[in-house]
Parts: sequence; structure tokens; C-alpha cells
Amino acid sequence: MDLTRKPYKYYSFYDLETSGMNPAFDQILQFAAIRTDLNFNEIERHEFKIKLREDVIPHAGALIVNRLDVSYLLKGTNEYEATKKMHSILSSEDTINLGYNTISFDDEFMRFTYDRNLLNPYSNQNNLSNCARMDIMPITILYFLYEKNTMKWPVVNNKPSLRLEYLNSFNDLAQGMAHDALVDVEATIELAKLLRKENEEMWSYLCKGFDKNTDLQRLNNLEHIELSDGSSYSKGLFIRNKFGYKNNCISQCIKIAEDNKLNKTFWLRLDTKIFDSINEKRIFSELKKSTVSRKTGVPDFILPMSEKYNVSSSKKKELFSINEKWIQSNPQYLHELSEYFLSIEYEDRDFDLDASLYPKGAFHFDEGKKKVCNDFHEITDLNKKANFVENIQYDDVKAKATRLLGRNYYNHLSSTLKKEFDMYIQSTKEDVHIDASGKKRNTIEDALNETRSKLEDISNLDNQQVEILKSFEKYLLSK
DNA sequence: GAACAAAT
Repeated sequence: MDLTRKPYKYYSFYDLETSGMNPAFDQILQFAAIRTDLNFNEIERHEFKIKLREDVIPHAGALIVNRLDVSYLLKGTNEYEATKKMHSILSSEDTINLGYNTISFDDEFMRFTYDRNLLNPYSNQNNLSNCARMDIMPITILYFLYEKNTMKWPVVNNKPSLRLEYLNSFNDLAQGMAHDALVDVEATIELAKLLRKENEEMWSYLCKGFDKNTDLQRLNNLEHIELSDGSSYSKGLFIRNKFGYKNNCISQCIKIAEDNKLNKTFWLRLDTKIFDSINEKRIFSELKKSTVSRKTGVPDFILPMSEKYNVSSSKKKELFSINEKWIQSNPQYLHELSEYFLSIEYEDRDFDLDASLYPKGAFHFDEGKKKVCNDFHEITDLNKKANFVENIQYDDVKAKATRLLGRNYYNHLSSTLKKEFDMYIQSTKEDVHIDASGKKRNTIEDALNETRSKLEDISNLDNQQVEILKSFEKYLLSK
């Protein structure tokens, strides 16, 4: 552990309501945060909505969940101003930023939002202001497995579920409509209180798992299995809700590779199927399918393979021991698998500028570009801002800045930049925009189809949701 | 190829 690091003093619990699931093409519509001390005593709270951008077409499914009426979203703070506010809240000194499933959803959304607004995408987790991140959801899974008395565990349609909405309603965590950003934040804080109170030692152990060095150290302490050729591999219990509640969210794995550059490890699940009975031709592809990757310091937790923690069924335990023997006498497959995962090259797609965060790298890793971004924020006069953008020397920064200005201060653009922004708006209507994984930007036509198909069967909707869809349909037709 | 979970 890094002992020179300053201690954290605060939590900022936060939650986003958005126009959809895609962080590159959707936008934040509502933001809520409550800042507390480390004993969960509230210090301050923030809540605001963000004006719907002209170039964002919300998903009907999102509006059903967050119950935000489009007509209401057409007023309010623009994305750029709101993003600067969120940025100042979530990059406060000595603070851990967290929420429910924030690491794989909200944090990701924030990064793209920061990026298209020329702010450092990693602001929520940086050494400069000593902030870090955590996530209550993976912690909750471990309490669900090992501390059953913590609370009532929701069962919905005969299946366990750890959705925040259900945890809240089964345990009366917070009042108000679920999926309101502030209600969800309050529920998450109450949940965190319950977890810590039930077992403080476990709470503290799990919190430290979000520290990269601690996590690495724990991985290094795992027991090994020895293969017939003398090589050895760590084994551990991989906890991830994606493995399914019928498997107790657990999988018995061995670590087959570490990619230190990408900060990732790869784990072969030894309890999915019997490898010995798969023929020579198909074995490698089956091994690949049974491999999962994990980002260091971003639990999904890995626990030592002890009887105490291994809540796998006896059938799964048997599968593991059969496969363990097979792998011990077939070491060549593991070496081949390890090599394969360390040499994966990601497809180079022609994706839209709004999705360029990972593949092209953030501006804030380049000193020159970083300075341009900072200078841009410093200028308060909007006409001067527009003039500054016109003269930016880096093409990629200029293109992003142009979209930023067009989205938030269109009237201040010069005619050249207006023309460029108009072309972008046109292309959102005429061309297919994809992100780095090939997912599409939403279009008016797709949104209309989604809305109408939802309105065809309203048996699962209440009146408010139906009204929201109807006014959304009108809005789409008027665009 | 669907299902596995959770987030909108």
C-alpha cells in the first residue's frame, strides 16, 4: 500500500439519470450527489437537471425508467455549464466518489462527458486532488454471499436480485420514486450504512480492494496450482454477478495472464464444462470462451480458494477438481491461452469523434493539448471563446471544441464554425455514427420506432410513463 | 444465439 498517500476524508455519493446507456452518444439529464464524512454524515447535497442537447435523441426505454418528460428537459442548464459544476463537485480534495454500479456505468459516462467538454476525463480519480473511486454494488454482492443477516435480500420472480430499486423497497432505505437521482443516492448511502454496521472489518477489507496496489498484493498472495511442466498459476474465487445467481455469482478460476500495461488480468473458469471431453479441434475456442478479464483495482472481488469462501455447489466444486487435474497434465493449453490474451489486437473502426476517448487517448495526456483546453475554459466572454476555437492548432481539439460551442453557444459561432457544426448535425440525421465497439448513435427514426412499439403494449406501464412516451413521440415528430 | 446482471 502507498503509505505516503494522504488519507481520504469524504465520500461523494452520486447518481446520474441519462438519455440512454451509451456514454459516447447519450447525455446526462439529471445529476445528484451527497457529500458525507467517512461516517456518512451529510455535509452538502447537489441536484440539478441538464438541458437536452439538440443532437441527442433519448431512448424511450430510458425515459420510462427515469420518468423525465422531454418538454421539461428542453429548459435548464446547458451541458457545458452543468459539466463544470459536476466536475467541481466530483474532483473535491481527499474524496472517494462512489455510488451503485458507478464503476461500470456512471464513472464511464462522466469520463465521456468530461472529454467532450474538454475536461480531464479522469477527474473523478486523480492523485492531484487525492480522489479515488469505489462502488457499493460489488461490495453488496459479498454481503449477499457471506453476511446474510445484513438486510432482506430481494427475491423477484423467484430469483434473487440486487437491483438498487429492490434493495430499497425491501428494506425501506429511502423515500420517494426509485430512479430519481437523489432518491437513489439516498438509498445508496443507507445501504452503505447497513453494510458497514453489520461487519466493519469486512467493510474495510472490501473498501481497500479499490486501491490498485492493495488489490495487486492480494492477487499475489493467492495460492498456486503446479502443472506437470513445473509452471504454476494462481487460483481464486472470482465474484461477479454476471456469473448468475444460480451459481451464487461465483466462479472457481485460475489466473492465466496479466497485462500490466492495460492493468488487466485474465482468468480461466475451471467450473464451466469438462475440458477433458472436448475434442482437440474445439478445445482452444472453448477455453477462450471460459476466460474472463478483470481490471486491477476494479473489483469484482477475487477471494482465496478456501472452503470458507467457496459457496459453489458441490457439482461445481467437482467440475473444478476434474478440470484442475486435466489442466495440470495439459500445461501447453494454458501457455497458448495466456499468449493469445496478451496479444489481442483491437479492431480499428471508423468511429465518431464523440467516442474517441479510449482509442485516440485523452487530450489531457498531452501537455500541449491540455494547455489549450485549460486556456479555453479560462475565457469567459463567449465571442472570445469562439474566436479562440477558430485558432486552435490541434485538429482534434478544434473539432471537439467546435461541437462543444455549437451544442451550448451556437449563436456565438463564426459563420465558418457554424457551417461545420451544421454539417455535423446533418450527418447525425443522414449517416450512421458508431462508437468504438460498433454501437449506433440513436436516430429520430429509431426512437420513433422504439416509442411506438412500447406504446403498442402498455400493460407494464403506468399513466405517467404513457404520458411521457406520448409527449416524446410528439417531440420526435416535430424534429 | 440466448442468457447471465446491473446501470438509463
